[in-house]
Amino acid sequence: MAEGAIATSQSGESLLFLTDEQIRKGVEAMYFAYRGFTADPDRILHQYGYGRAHHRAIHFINRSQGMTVNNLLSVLGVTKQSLNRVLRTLIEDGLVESRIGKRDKRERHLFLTETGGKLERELSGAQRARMRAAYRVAGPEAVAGFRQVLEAMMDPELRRHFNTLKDNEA
Amino acid sequence: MAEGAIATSQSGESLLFLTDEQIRKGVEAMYFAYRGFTADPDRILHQYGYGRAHHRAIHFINRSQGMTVNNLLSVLGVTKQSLNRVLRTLIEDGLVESRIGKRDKRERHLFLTETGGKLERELSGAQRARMRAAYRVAGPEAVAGFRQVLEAMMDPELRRHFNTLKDNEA
DNA sequence: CTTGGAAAGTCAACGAAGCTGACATAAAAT
DNA sequence: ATTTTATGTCAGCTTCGTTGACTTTCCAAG
Repeated sequence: MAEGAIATSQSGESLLFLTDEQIRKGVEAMYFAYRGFTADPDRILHQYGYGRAHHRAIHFINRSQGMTVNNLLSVLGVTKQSLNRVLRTLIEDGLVESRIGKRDKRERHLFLTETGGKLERELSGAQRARMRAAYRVAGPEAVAGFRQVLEAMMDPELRRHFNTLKDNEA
Repeated sequence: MAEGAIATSQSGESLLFLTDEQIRKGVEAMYFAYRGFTADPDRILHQYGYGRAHHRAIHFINRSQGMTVNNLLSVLGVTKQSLNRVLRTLIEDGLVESRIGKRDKRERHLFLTETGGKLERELSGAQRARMRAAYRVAGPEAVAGFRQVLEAMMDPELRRHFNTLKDNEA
């Protein structure tokens, strides 16, 4: 259990960052930071009567316009019943458009409408503002480290999704 | 909105890490990493019929044995009714002990029992294992950056709580 | 000593967002 | 023609958050 207790490698190099105490602080930092991370969008969403689930759907639909329901399902890792409830309200409210596939007519391709795009920009604007502020404070090298640790922490399947999104970069 | 678009400072230094695209990837990394972060404890908790809320209570009670309910409430940022439901089951199941305060008998001081401590070690063991693995892969400098960005991302009040916990170090 | 207010607990009701299971439909694939 | 896939929907359940109302206990100030 207390694997990092000795915290010294064979080469004598200090491994203080692998101490149980250090790791525990990392865990707590992750917990508190995530609450900050979601705080701003949550406030905005609440004004519109939406929740975090709507944000996630909006985010990924915006990220990959035209993605199918199944696609979104596997990125989000929820059941179709759960996603459907969210998606239905977004479609009813005119934020998301669901177009029947041309090649495969069973598929529905999801797009943000003008209104949907507006909300997306409002949400991601707030979230990015906080992230940008944190990045600025911490500096480029810290950001690189931040990203490295986060990637290493993901489940392999989620990392796959993450990297697929990365490939979408222009 | 697209504040980082130009991504060049007055000094000509590249600020690529502040690009909207970079920030967005940070947001997504945070989202996917947090899912990994909670995955292992969630599996264990489910076996015992508990949820994430129980984990949080157990974690912070362990971290500061003897803390009051009000204290825990303000760290967790939930309502007492919500916490009470969780706490009641933990007390009923013999994982947590609630002792009436000596100085102020209105206060309840919370402690993990032997059984509670066992579950705490099982949960944090799993969570720390993942965190440790990620730390090892990323290396000490990345870890330092990781922590810097996370701290900068917290709400001031949460950062206060985080730092208070830090002060508890031996 | 009495009274006001803080700390804690309880009951009820509700909402968001997960889940499972069962079933329907259309279209693609075999 | 049959099976599989993609999607949607209904019903019901669970966790965990919320608000509001109320009680009990107890400290502390008047």
